[in-house]
Order: sequence, then structure tokens, then C-alpha cells
Amino acid sequence: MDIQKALTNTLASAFHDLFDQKVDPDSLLLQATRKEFEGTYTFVMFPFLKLTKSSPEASGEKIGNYLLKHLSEVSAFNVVKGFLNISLSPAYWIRLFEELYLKKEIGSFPQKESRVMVEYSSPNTNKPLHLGHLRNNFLGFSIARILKAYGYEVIKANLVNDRGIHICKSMVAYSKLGNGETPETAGIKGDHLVGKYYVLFDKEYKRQVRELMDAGMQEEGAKKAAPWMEEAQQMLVDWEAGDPETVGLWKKLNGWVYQGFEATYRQMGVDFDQYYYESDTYLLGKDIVSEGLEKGVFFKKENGSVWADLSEEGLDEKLILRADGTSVYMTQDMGTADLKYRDHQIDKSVYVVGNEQDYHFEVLFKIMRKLGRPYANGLYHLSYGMVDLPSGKMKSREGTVVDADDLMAEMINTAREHTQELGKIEGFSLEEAEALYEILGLGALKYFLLKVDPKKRMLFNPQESIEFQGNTGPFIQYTHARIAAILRKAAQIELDYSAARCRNYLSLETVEQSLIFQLNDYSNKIAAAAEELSPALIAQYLFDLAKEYNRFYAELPIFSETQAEEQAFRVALSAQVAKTIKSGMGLLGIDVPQKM
RNA sequence: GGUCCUGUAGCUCAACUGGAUAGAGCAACUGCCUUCUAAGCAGUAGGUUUCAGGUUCGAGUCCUGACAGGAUCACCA
Repeated sequence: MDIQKALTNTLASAFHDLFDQKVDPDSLLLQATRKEFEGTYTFVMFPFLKLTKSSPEASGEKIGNYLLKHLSEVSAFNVVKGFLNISLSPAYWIRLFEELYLKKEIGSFPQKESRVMVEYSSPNTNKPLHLGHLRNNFLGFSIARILKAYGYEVIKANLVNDRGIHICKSMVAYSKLGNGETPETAGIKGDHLVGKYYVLFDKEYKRQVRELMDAGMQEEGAKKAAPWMEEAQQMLVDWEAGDPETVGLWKKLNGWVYQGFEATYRQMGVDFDQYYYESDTYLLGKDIVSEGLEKGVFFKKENGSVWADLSEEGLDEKLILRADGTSVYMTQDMGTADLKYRDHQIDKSVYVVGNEQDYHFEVLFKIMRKLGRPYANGLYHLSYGMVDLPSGKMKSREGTVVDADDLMAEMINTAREHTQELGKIEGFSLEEAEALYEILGLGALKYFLLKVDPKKRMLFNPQESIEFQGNTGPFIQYTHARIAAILRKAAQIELDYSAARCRNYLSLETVEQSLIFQLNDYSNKIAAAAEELSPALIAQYLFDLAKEYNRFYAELPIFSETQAEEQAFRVALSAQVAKTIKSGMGLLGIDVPQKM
């Protein structure tokens, strides 16, 4: 039953019967009626006054009456200025509710014959994850779930940047100052340990640069001539040559980092189906260079470097291969794009990468299109904005990064304090209580990072950002826990709230109507979130739903002063809201508790 | 300097893609726990949507131009 379609079809025939005008039903748009007016859907008359040749009010009246006569679901209408507000009958609402209530699965779409890869996280292995990575990981994981719900087969991929000069920096510092330290002996996570040496490298390197400059060297020269930098560069060369000692050290440090990352990912609640490592893929793409030269997509300069000329597309020339024949970032990414396609025959590929790489991906996608890749039109860059601190941008060198592990631990701790303050853990075992703190702390954090439009950059204030009231994860989780309590009580008194029992309840309150409307809207939101790659739409939806439910909860009694069918319906409605919240929060990667 | 993104209440964010009197949350203030969880609900206050033009029945949304913030424009990744 698609009421919007029925309405637009009837509107079109109204134009035909009343005004002798042919109108395409698909061109007629309905919008949700604003809260302060009576009705569910609103049809705006203004664009059609030329067809009706009468005033907005008169046209609205005529069409409203026509709807009333020809569509049984329409129970009333009113016209305010040029807006025709349409009300639907209680019978319609109850029927719609029953339809939703009886569905086994909520918010699921028919399986598409289409496979999509979502690449996210993609960390460097020289330092631990920070707040920016949290936004990336939560976004990627959530988008993967949303696309899956929308019917795609989804592959979550992590392209680990495990080689390069940055790793070598940590390696140099460790070989100088490490003294055989390990995560075990140091008592810290492997990624943090390696990060420590990365910072130590930077410190010493800066000192060396300053020393050289004091001795009269220019800054640029000093930066290259600093002994540790020269060693790091040499290490990179050795690594590429496969020098056993260098590779051994590299493996050791990376192994520690992976152990650390794994713990962080587990705490974040994200996972991957496929890992790619740049140490395996960094040489890929070179054969595409020759292919591109043959096809005339690329051209060679006198010194032997290879370029793509994108000036016709409004961009400029872009380097594809260095004069010495070594590859650049773009070369690798072309190769990896092919690799992903070869491995999984994907139709779409989503790259969850920060917006500082907008230009890079614009170029990459254009090149793949020019090369005639079959998957080129399915490439998307989910470009998200940076997370700023009140002090401005996070800078690892200035020690202003917010560490991911620390932040999550802090969140869980705050949840613990807050819950204990409210005295809400009576009857909880210790394990149950700890599990709850984790659900709430991470829920607050994830919701906070996901509720904002991904492409906008956002502000994170450690002191104030994470609340447990208002538009927050815990608010929605709380709503779920409240409903769970109702369902426990219903079970306890053995209340029958089957669909058949709700059917006779026809004196719906407006809150109840609007809840049914919102429940029905869930699948539309999933579709929109999937198409726009925006979990924020789900977050916003869940907040609105929870808010509306809490209004219902405060205004209407359930177990007392109610008729049998009224009671059954309200419990069933609550159950459906809880189900939707659980499902929607699941799309955000957030758990919901039964009690809190 | 070129290109791209952003600018909405004191703060953090919405606004169904051009529709009605621009909405939430936080912070402030006022009510509501002897009924299903007060991490809640109801209310008050808070706006020249950065500015100036333009397009039309109608603009926060579209176009032009300023202004402000950010990103990017490497034989870096």
C-alpha cells in the first residue's frame, strides 16, 4: 500500500476531471504537513494555478473535495493560503501499522544484484589511532551497514599504509633508543609504543635540523641533511631492496602495531572482510601507466615522467609516474582500484577518506573513467570533514591529538560515573553494569560523531561535547530501555498485543498517528542515507522518533485507565518503536540496552 | 593567486533538495515523579539565515559579487 502514489494518482485525475488538464502523477510532489497545521500530507497549489485558472483557495477546495470523494483513506482536508492539507483516516493508520507490525524484518530491502566495497579506516602504522580516525571508522562501518540494509552485498576493506618514510622514522628512533623495549616490557599497547618512537624521532630530528642551521646551513638543506633523516631514507631504500635486517625490524614493529589496532578496533566495534597492505600494492599500477600511454590518456615528458592532462575536464596536469620510474600515490591507487575489482567484481566502491583528498579522488576517478574501466562510474569518495578541537586543528607534533583509546576509555568512565550518580544499577551484576557503561559510553561517542552531516567539519569539545541528555545516543538508548520495561511488564501480566488485537482500536491520538507515520518512514530514511552516504540522516531520524515516543509516553497511559484494544495497541506500538530504534541504532553501529 | 567546501539562536547542529510563522539539543528560567524508568515531558526566552544585488507567485536553499573560515593546488602520502 503506497498512499503517496494513490494520492498523486488521484490528484492527477482530479486535474483531469475538474480542470480538463493532463498532469503526470510523478511530477506531483507531496510534502509532510507542518506540525502547526492539521493533516499528514500537503499539496502545494501555487505551481498549478495556471492550470486551474482560479484562486489558490478555490482550487484547493475543489481538489480537496475530489480527494475526499475518490480516495477512501482521505478523511478530511483544509486549505490554508495555497496549501492543501490532507488528513488520513484512522482505519488507514491502523492498517498501515498492522502491515509494519507483521513484517518479520524491519527496514530491509530486497537483495540487489550488486556488490559494493567500502574502504575505511586505512591507518598508517607509525602511530596509534586518534579522534579523526574514530569519525572515519564509525562512518565507514555505519555506511557499510546502511548499504547492506539497502540490499547491496557489502565488502568492508581496510587498506593499511604499512610502508613508507613515516614507518622508517619510527624504526630509526627505535633502533637508536629502543634498547629492546617491547609492548610487554613497556606495559603499553604496541601501536602506542611505536607512536612513542615516532614522536622521539621528530624531536631529535628537529634538534638536528636546528643544529645544522645554527652552523649556517639553509633550512631546506638541513632538513635533508639531518643524520636521522638520512638514515630513515636509507632504511626505506634498504626496505625496498629487501634487506633482511630492515625487513625484520619493520615486521616486528608493524606486528606490535597490528596487535594494538586490533584491540582498538574491537573496542570501537568495527571489523573488516578484507585487508589490503600497501607493502603488497605499492608497485601495482605501473602496468596501467603503459596502458594509459598507449590509449593516449597519459603522456610522457622529456625527462621520462608520465602525466595525465585533465585540463579539458577543468583540472590541470597530474603526475602519474616519476622520472626515475618510481610510483606515486596516484599510481598505487589506480592499481588498487583494479585489484579491488579483480578480487571482488564490485559494482560500486566507496572510499571513506577525509576531504583534504577531494582533489586526489576527483583526479583518480576521472582517470579511471578515461581508461574505460567498467567500474569507473561506481566510484564514490565519501569525503568527510575534519574534527576540530576548540584549540583548532589536531596536530600530533604539538601534542594536541585526542587519542582514540583514551577517549573511548574516558567515555566509558563518564558513563559509569553518570549512571552510578543516578543510582540506576540496582539489580545489575558487575558484568552487566560494566557492559552497560560500555554500551552507553560508546553509544554517546558514536552518535556524537555520526549525527553531523559527514561532509561538514565538526567541533569536538572534550569538556562539553559528550552529553547524555538531549540529542544524544544515550537519550535514544534510554527510550529503548523504557520500552523494554513496558514489554517486560506486558509479558509479566501476559498481555496479548498481537496484531489482531490492535485492529479494533480506531480512536487514535495524533501522537500515535505521527508515530505510525514515522515508523513507516524508516525505510525511506535508509534509502536516503544509502543514496547520500549519510548516517546522519538515520541519526536525525532516530532522535525524532525517540522524541515523539517520549511525548507519547508522557501523555498517554498504557496499563491503567485503558480499554483492552487500546492497551494492546499501545504496547504493540511501543514494541514497534523499540524494534525500529534497535535496528536504526544498529545501522549506526550502536547497541541498545534493555535496562539503564 | 587558481580550484573546491563551509558560513543558520550565545554554543553544537537540523531544515524532506524552491514552499506556510526557519526547527532541535546544550546553556538560562518556570512547572511536572504515590501510575509503565525524571538520562524524561510541558513551557518561557533566544534569528536581518555573514553582507549586497538578481531570478519568481515564493529564496536559508538557485545565480552574480563581496567578506570570513577551512582544504587543496609537490617528481609527498
